[in-house]
Amino acid sequence: MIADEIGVTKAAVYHQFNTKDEIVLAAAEAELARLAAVIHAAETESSRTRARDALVIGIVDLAVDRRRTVSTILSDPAIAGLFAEHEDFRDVMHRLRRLLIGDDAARDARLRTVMLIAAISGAVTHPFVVDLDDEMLRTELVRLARRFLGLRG
Amino acid sequence: MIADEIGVTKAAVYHQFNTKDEIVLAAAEAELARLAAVIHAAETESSRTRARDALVIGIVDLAVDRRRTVSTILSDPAIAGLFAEHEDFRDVMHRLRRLLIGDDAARDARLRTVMLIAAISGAVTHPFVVDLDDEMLRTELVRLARRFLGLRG
Amino acid sequence: MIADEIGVTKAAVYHQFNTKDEIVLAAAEAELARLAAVIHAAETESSRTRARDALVIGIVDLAVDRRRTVSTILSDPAIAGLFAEHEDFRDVMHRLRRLLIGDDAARDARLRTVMLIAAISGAVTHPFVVDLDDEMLRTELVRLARRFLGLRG
Amino acid sequence: MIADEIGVTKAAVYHQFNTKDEIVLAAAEAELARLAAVIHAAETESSRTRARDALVIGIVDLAVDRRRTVSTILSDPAIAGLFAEHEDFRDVMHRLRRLLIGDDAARDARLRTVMLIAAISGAVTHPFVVDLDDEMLRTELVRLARRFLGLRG
DNA sequence: GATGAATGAGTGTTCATTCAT
DNA sequence: TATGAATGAACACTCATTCAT
Repeated sequence: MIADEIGVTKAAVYHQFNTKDEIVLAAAEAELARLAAVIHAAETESSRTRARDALVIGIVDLAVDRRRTVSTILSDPAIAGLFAEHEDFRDVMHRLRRLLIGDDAARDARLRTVMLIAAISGAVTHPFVVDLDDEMLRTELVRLARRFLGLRG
Repeated sequence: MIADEIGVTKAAVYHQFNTKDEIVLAAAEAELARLAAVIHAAETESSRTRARDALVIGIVDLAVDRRRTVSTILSDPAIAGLFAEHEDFRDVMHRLRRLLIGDDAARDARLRTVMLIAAISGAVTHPFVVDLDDEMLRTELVRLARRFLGLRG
Repeated sequence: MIADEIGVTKAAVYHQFNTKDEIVLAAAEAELARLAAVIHAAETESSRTRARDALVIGIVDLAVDRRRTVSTILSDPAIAGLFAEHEDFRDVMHRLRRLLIGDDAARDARLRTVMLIAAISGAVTHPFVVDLDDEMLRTELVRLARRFLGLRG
Repeated sequence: MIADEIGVTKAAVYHQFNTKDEIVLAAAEAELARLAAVIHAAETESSRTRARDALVIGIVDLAVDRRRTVSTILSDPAIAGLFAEHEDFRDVMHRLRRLLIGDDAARDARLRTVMLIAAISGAVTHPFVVDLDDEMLRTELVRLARRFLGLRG
């Protein structure tokens, strides 16, 4: 499918990538880089509050803009497996968590981060919402993410 | 895979089900029935508040107890397609939404329901939380779901 | 397919017949009996000419009336194989040949008989003629069969 | 079966053809091309009589030479279905009919063409004639086809 | 006389991968 | 850089047959 879509032969694709997993990882890493950029921008904000705000908005923008790709990546258990042992990914997730929950490593911290990601990714792809336009999705998601994290809207 | 797992031949499986879709639907319908039971219990509560409470607790219990199955069903786009045209499923979703958001059909109603489902299902399966024990997951999820819906904890 | 069509289980069919070939033979033998009846009627005619006439008309009637069944039987090479070692079938074919070509066992005798059968069976089933009504088919086939055999029309 | 016969894997065959129908069509089209060549040769004859003669001889030669293939193609209803919507095939059949029956489009024209094809194809494959040698088959078939079409032998 | 459950051997098809050129 | 040809392993599904009940 991939080779056909590009219009080359399978063998040509295998000349550039050694396995299918490498292709998938390359695609996933591109999205990961986008997320890393969002996190970096948030990290350079002056205050904690501003950082969280930038993060929430950035993540929601990313999720909505790259709707299809993001949901494909997040919903595929195989990719989750590939990422689990992935250095960069773990680093990004660590920084994400630090920004969201700070130093008070409450026992529900990881859970809340995971839920937020899951909620956003689910919310941009569920069949129920495919007819919602991007702008509305964006607004609602930011509002809900804030409430979810206990931030002021 | 299915036949091998059970330890019978493929043909034996095809004696019981006519298509693979039928197998998938049968498994999914069993979980749907569990959800329907939770909803029914909530619907017979005396007050609105109690109903929501029962619903949130029931759904979280269901998601945690049947972790793997539920997440498989919810993350597979093919199953979403099968369910989309499924009478019982639509009925269950309708009742679920009614309980959660009541009659004030605010424009973000569908979105919030979807997000809650997505958040819970994501939260019980993400690789990040596989090492959390069931009891902790249960407690945190109920707390978070309540906050998410604007309920008192 | 056979069991489904009748509305019983496969095992029930296997209670009546030992193999699928037996079912096929039973069906084919029923048609063979019809042909034998036609031949018998022709054999009891008073003259050679009348006999041939009755035979041609009888065979054409049979082919047209039982169009689908006859063509299924004649076009399936597996059935030809089954029949090849079949006593009754060989007997019927022998009598058929005697009536058609008499005692002057010219070297093209068998061939001509075979061609006639092939021509008639082909003519009642070919996609080209499926829109021709039975009556027209009957008339034309008798005319052509007569010419084919060098009989007066 | 096809792959086994050739001695390669199924996947190797699917590398050359996309569907089984394509394989069947490729084989059938090769024979169709042979028939088209025979028809073309007949069409370029100087007189009507010579054309018919060339056609009858050519078709009989083709049928006898390619006995097994031709009969497989003609006896398989699935192939008939594939061919029914096939441009080249319809063209060939149209030209064949024109040569055989000319402009006096008598109402039995189609039927007679069909019968001739059916008769020849039946005659070269029927179990009754498998022991006849090619040369005898050829001679008899030409004689019979001529009589069938009302031509001088 | 019938059923339900099962099996072995196939069929048409796809997919990730390899390799010689 | 790319291609064509091939493969092993899977998958969804069918069919003729068997057997205990």
